[in-house]
Formats: sequence, structure tokens, C-alpha cells
Amino acid sequence: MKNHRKSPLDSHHIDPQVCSIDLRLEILSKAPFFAGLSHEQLKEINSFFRENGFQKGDRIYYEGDAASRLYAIATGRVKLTRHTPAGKNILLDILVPGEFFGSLIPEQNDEYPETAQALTDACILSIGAEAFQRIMLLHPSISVKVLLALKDRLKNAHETVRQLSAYAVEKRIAHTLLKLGEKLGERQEIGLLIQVPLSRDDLGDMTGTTTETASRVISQFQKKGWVLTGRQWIAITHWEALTSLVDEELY
Amino acid sequence: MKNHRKSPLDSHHIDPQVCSIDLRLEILSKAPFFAGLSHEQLKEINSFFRENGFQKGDRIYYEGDAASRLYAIATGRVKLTRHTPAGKNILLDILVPGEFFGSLIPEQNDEYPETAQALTDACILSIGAEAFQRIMLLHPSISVKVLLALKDRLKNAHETVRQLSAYAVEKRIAHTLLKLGEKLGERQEIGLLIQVPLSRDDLGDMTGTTTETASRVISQFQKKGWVLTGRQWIAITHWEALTSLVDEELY
DNA sequence: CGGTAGTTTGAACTACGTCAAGGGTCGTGG
DNA sequence: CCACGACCCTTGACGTAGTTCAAACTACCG
Repeated sequence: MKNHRKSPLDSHHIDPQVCSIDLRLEILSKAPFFAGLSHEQLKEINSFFRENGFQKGDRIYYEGDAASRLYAIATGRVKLTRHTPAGKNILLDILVPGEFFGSLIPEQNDEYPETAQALTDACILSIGAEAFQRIMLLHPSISVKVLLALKDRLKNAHETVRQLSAYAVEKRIAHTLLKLGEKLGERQEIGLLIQVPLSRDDLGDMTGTTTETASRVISQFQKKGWVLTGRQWIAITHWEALTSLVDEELY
Repeated sequence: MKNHRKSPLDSHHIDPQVCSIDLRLEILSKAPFFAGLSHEQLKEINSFFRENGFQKGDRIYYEGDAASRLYAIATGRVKLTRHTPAGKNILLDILVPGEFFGSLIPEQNDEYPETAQALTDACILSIGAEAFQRIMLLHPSISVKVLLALKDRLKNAHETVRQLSAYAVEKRIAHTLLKLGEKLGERQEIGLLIQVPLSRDDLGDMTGTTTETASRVISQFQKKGWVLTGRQWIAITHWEALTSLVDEELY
């Protein structure tokens, strides 16, 4: 029953200081809101972005910092968290290349409402909020795309509210694993591996519970053969079992 | 200790079928995203809207309906809810005149993610999602305003997630009362009256708890002299007590 | 004035948090 | 390359906040 295998996660050891120009253009063109722009336009927009490398664990910005820039992930994973004075963390989202975060629009005295931290070494593009606003005013189709993305995030946030309000921990964790599997899953021999370093603590912070409870639930899942897991990684081995747990109407 | 006063809520008995043209223009001009448009432009935009009256309790649309229109409140209050198969409700937001809801952007096979229900008799303006998108493409400044509004809602939703994840029921209810007080509060002799019919059930649905627990907590608050309450109404009588309960760091 | 719908309170139960201790994995430095 | 220390994970025992079920009470409407 022991599973002390080495972590199956890709290390993706990039030189964090370098995003090749090709990569930048590719990232920008893949970002949902620049879809449909010409190569010329993309190149011009690209010139407004600057890039920064971050190492695993680095904070990109802190909750409460003056909000001035919009960020987009070129490579790596970023997590967004909020905190409580009592020291509890809330993990709001895990973002992948092509996704954006930070300040979409310049506002007076605006603060970042969350902290952004690199979960892996990461290359991050960023642009001043004013510059981005100028781009949006110039290309109205972009704002519509941004709107769609925001609408989607709002829907997700509301779904999280529903989960926290109405479902027991076991279901919330199963649901979260499935969502992570869809977004970050990578098919491997061991199962659908969630490609991001994810501790029990993180999982607890995503589902509004404690490290210990998250650990107990995951242990149960593993005993039942639904997941395979180790230090900072999880793979889903029995997708249907998790979905049927989530969908069953019983309390 | 008895408080069986008549409900102090305004009844606002409007004829739900009528929004005067002046009212419509005023509503639209007050809506954050049309701020700064000329009277001419407003009039033109106004022509795209149609109006409908709803009586207290009427559903405007249901979660899962095909999403096709954007709504704006002229008069009255609207609540947005989600549901679970087990029958539990989640109250996501209470909206007031000038606020919008529904479908911001037309998308293939899009469904409303929540149910919209009139909390009072209400006059609601609405516009087809395609028409609104055309307006946004024509007036890029509008999309930026819409973006700001969405960003604000996302922040609120994340705050709700934080509340549900990290705070005990008592604090969540106190916090919710304060937010409601800010948004819907009306200074009266009895205190800051929350101007909307709000049952214990609703309050439970807003804070992820049950009717009974909401009732118990509110009873405590009333015993301590922090609120005055009756059937479907609450007034805050001791604002500072609630804020200090919310802010204290103890668990 | 009677009925419906909202509110209150009690008592029993339970999911989950808390506290505590022990074991495994990984990276770092010798 | 090995060994140490830091960090992560697991499991147990216990306490309690909040749910559930049930019953009585009260405001409001027709």
C-alpha cells in the first residue's frame, strides 16, 4: 500500500530570466483576448509588455500593494491567495500560461485584492494598466474578450461559493480535484496527473478546510483506489468514482 | 423585550407595468457604464431597451435558461440565487436600481448561471445581448465601465469565499449585515433599517448556514441590543459592536 | 378571524477543527 | 554521495460549532 514514489511532476527547469521573443508572441496570440489580431498588431502590443522571471515561491505582488500592472503567464504556474488576520490562507485560483491576473484597469488608489505567488519557476509578462486600457479603447474587440474571461471567473467564484455553502468537505475536495484535473491534468501511466506542486495545505486552502482534514480525505480516496498521491502531487486514477461522489444527491 | 412592531419597510407600491420615460433615462444615465454619454446617445441607447413589470416573488429568469438578455433595474430589488439538487439555496447578491444582471455578452449555448427573482415589485429594463455588444463595440468607453463593474463583483465574490472559508457563522452574519447596511441601509428612528424584505432564510442563504442558525444568531444580536428586528426586516442599532465583532482577531 | 408563512427554541447528533505526536521525502551542505 | 534538517504528510483522541428534526409561537394577509 505504500506509495513513496518520487514526484512524477515535470520540473520544467527553464531559465527564469529568458522568454524568447517567439515564445512571447506565441503566448500573446494564445491569450484569449488577442485572438483574431493580425501579426502586426500583436507585434505592436507585444512591445508594451515587459518580462520578468520568478523562482518557485517568489511573490509577484502582495495583497494590498498599489495595483498598477496587468500580468500574463508565459511559462509556469501562479497561485492567487487571500489571507485573514488570523493567518488562514484562501487559495482562490491556480493559473497557467496564457492566463492573466493583476490590474485590468487603472483606478485611483486601487490595491491588488489578492497575493500572486509563483508555484513553479515562471516567466511573467506584464503591462502597465494604463497602456492596456489604451489598447482596449483602440481595439474594442479586446475588451469584449476580456469581459468574457471575467464573466467566466465570476461564474467560477460563484460556483466556489456554492460549494462552500452547500457541500461537505469530501464533496468539495472531490470537486476541486476534478476541476484541477480538467485544467492541469496530464495523462500518464499512473493516471491523470495534476501538473502542479500541490500540498495538502494548498488543497485545504482551496476547499475551506484544514491540512489535516484534507489529508484524511485524500487518504480515504487513495484507500478506495480513486487517486494516487505523494508529497505535493496527486493523480486521479478513477475519474468516474469522483464524479459520482460529487453528483450523488445524498447529503 | 418584545418587538412585535409592524414592518417598517417602505412598501413602494408602484404600478409595476409603468416606467416613465424620464425614469428610464434617469436610470440609464445613473447606470455606471453609461456615465459620460451625451443626452443624445443615451436616448438612442434607451430605444433599444424594453421594460417589464414584475411582482414581488416573480422570477425574471431561471438558472439554466438560455441566456439572451441583459437586465437593468429601474425600480425595486432583485435577488440572484443558485441552487443545489438537494434543495439548498445560495443567495449570491441583492441588486438595487441602476445595477445590471443577466447576459452581458452573447455566447453560443450560454445559460444563466443563476436565478433572478424580484424581492419587491420591480420595473426592469432589458436589452438583447447582441444589441448590447454592438453598443459596446461602438462606444469602447462603455466596455471599460462594464469591466470595472465586473471586476468589483469578482472582488466581492472572492470576499464571500474568504468569509465562508475562514470565519464562523456569527462573524459572517455580522459582516453580511454591515454590507447590507451600507448598500441598502436607511437611517430611521429605530436605527439603520435594511430596506429590503429579508427573511432569516435569506440571511442563511447568504451566509452559508441554516434558517435556524441565522435565527439564533440574530436573536443573540438583538438580546445584546445590536439590532432591532421583526418578520422580514432588520435594523442595525449598534454599528460599532458589529464592526468590532467582525474585526476581532480571535477565532 | 382564520390560515399561511416566517420565526423561535430545544435537544440530540455529527462533521470537522484542534492539538499533539510520529514518520516520510527532499534538498542542501559537507 | 551520504546524512542531516526542514518540510510535508498521516493518524489519533477529543471538543464543539453548527445541522437536523420537531414543535410551538406570532406577524401579516385576505
